[in-house]
Amino acid sequence: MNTELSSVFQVKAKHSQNPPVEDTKGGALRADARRNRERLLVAAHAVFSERGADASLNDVAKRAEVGIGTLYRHFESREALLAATCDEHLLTLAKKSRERSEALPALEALRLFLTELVHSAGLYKGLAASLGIVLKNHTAGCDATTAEGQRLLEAAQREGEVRSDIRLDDVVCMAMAISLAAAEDASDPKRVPRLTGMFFDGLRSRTEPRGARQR
Amino acid sequence: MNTELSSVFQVKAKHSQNPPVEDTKGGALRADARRNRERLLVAAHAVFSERGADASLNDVAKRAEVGIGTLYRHFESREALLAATCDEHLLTLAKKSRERSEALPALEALRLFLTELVHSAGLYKGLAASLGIVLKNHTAGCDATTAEGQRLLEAAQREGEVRSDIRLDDVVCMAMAISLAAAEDASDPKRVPRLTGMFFDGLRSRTEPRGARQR
DNA sequence: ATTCAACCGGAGCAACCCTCCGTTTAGTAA
DNA sequence: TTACTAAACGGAGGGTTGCTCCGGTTGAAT
Repeated sequence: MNTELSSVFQVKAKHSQNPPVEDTKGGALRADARRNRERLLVAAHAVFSERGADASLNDVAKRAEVGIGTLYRHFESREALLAATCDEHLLTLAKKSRERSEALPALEALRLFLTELVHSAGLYKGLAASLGIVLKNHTAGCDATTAEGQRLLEAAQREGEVRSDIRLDDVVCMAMAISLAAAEDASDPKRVPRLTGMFFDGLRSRTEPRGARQR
Repeated sequence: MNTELSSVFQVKAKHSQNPPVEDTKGGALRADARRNRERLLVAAHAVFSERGADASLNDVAKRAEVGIGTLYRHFESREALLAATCDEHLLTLAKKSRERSEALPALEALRLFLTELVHSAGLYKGLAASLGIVLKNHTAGCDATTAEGQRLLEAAQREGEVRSDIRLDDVVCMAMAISLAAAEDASDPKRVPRLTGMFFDGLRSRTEPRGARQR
């Protein structure tokens, strides 16, 4: 029936059986389980790449040569699968950001972070729409990028470069919007940088930053 | 199969039969057709209100006590139905905006327009995700709000208050993002005004507006 | 070798979308 | 009134997808 929920954002509360599977955590998986999990990730990446983030999960299972039940046992929702599939990507995103941020002004580091987040949202067609939920899965990559984003945001705020009332969610929301817009109309290649710049300016404090020097 | 398309934004290219039905245009409809169309609109509003914008269209037809075929004959897609359902709302939105804009600075008028657009995107749960497509349906209301938005945007740009490279689509995209974010996490009631303010600041020129007086 | 918890697989049910086409009806002309 | 036809109706049905359930299989520990 499903009389409520429907927004792109909502997390569906389903699944009740199935022993936890440990998944993300240590190597407590049986050999066959681990093998299947890996096949699923590879297949998911392939299918999502060519059909978009809302491709049929049956297709993913088929491509992995695994039963659909196995898929759902390992990943309790499409978003969880997406998160796992993007995990590596997000992990390196966070790492790279952390590295370069040492030699960069806080504001610039944050801008680059946003830019890459936008880019990541376009990894699979249609991924942008669920980026918010995906990032909330506590995967290594998701947690890392979330933490990194939070760190950069706070740094920029501490320096007075960014409004103090902004939350990380707001930044993610911006990334989603930009990526969504880009997907809507790919005919204008300058749209992404334009929107990125525009939204980013919205973040900035309207008062002088701590270090003076404002346009 | 459907090997491509999937983004929330994409318009599905379907339907080929069915005489045009005139729908939007003058009273060329047969009496029973007009009656059914009206019932469908009422039913759609009810169903969308309680189940969200992605409720089952079968339910809509059922509630209207009409065959599903009749629904599709009158509205060739979910978005078309949504557009028709919101038509009145959008029409008065445009009209009110036009009226009050005469006594307001261009920038302020645009800000109010954006605020109301955000609000409209929340009319039905999940509507925000398709607001972009919906507005592209050439309904009286959609055309009116689009025109009004364009008018306000250009006015603000002419006065040098808003970046000249912004397009109306960008503004709509902002509205979607904000409304989406609001739906994601309703626990923070100040989020909408915060995001609106933030995004709106992004629109603004960084150079002095024509009439001097900045900030 | 035995045992059993963990794991697998896919049949199957429930929804949904959208089309197709036989039937009904509104409106009109005779 | 009647007869006629284009317009409109309705819903069965084919095609997808999501997700669950449970009988069977297997890894690995003893």
